Amino acid sequence: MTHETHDQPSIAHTPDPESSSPGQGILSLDKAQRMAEFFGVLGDPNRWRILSALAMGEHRVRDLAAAVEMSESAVSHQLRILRTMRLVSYRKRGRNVFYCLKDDHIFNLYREASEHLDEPPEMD
Amino acid sequence: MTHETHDQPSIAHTPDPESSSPGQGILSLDKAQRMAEFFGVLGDPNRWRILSALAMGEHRVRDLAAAVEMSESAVSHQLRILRTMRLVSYRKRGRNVFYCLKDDHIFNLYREASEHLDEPPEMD
DNA sequence: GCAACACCTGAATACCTGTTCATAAGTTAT
DNA sequence: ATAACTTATGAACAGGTATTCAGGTGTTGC
Repeated sequence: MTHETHDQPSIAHTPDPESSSPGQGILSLDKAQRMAEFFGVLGDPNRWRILSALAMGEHRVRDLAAAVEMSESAVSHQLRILRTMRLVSYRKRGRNVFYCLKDDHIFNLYREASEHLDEPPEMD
Repeated sequence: MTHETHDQPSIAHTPDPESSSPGQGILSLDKAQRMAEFFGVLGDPNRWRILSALAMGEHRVRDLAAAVEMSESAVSHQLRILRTMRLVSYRKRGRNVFYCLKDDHIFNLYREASEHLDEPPEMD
């Protein structure tokens, strides 16, 4: 085992009591599943375009669709997914529905990913 | 206190010169695509289990496979994807190949997602 | 050399995902 | 009430993805 005696508060730790794994520090199937579901939602370019539009302020579904150049139906489907993951919230006003980003987590995730992607190729 | 009409280097801004969009601040198709590709890699539970194993220190492919209870072939395929996204690096030692996490971005992403997922249901 | 070992790769298959299309539900205006 | 409008939803289809299986490369040890 070549791991230092340092207590890093991260993945290697399993605070979940429900872990059914060997208990080595590997993510439980359940936690891994939830992680994957969450990041999977961010694994679609159109959802990022929708989120980036909402980052500018709240939008109606219709305007959103126009902005990202998608059908309203497709946008509505995607918004449902984003709602499920609590990435967006909405308020109804008459026959319109205004969506907006729910919290700042998405900003941090964007920034972190962006930094990673902007790193030099570091030729192999 | 989040953001107003300030120049925040975030989603709403498009520093990419190649943007073919209306220029409203929506992510360019290219940037959105790269974001999606990156997060898509994190959209698989088994890859998270591999990453969490590597968070404990470097592992051979074989041991990794045993740890996450996958076939060596499947793990090798996944490692290739993780390598492509520069999430892991490796060193060859004889007939063994030791993999480890490349940088700390994955830790921050994990933490951010975990915080988000741990937020209260906030009943609608 | 030859066999065992560790890892990688390509093709095939089963599964999941996102869009479109048609339709329904709810709201506003005439 | 009827028509126009905005959004939501379900089924179906196309495209993408992860695994398995079979085979390949390179290394260690007899």
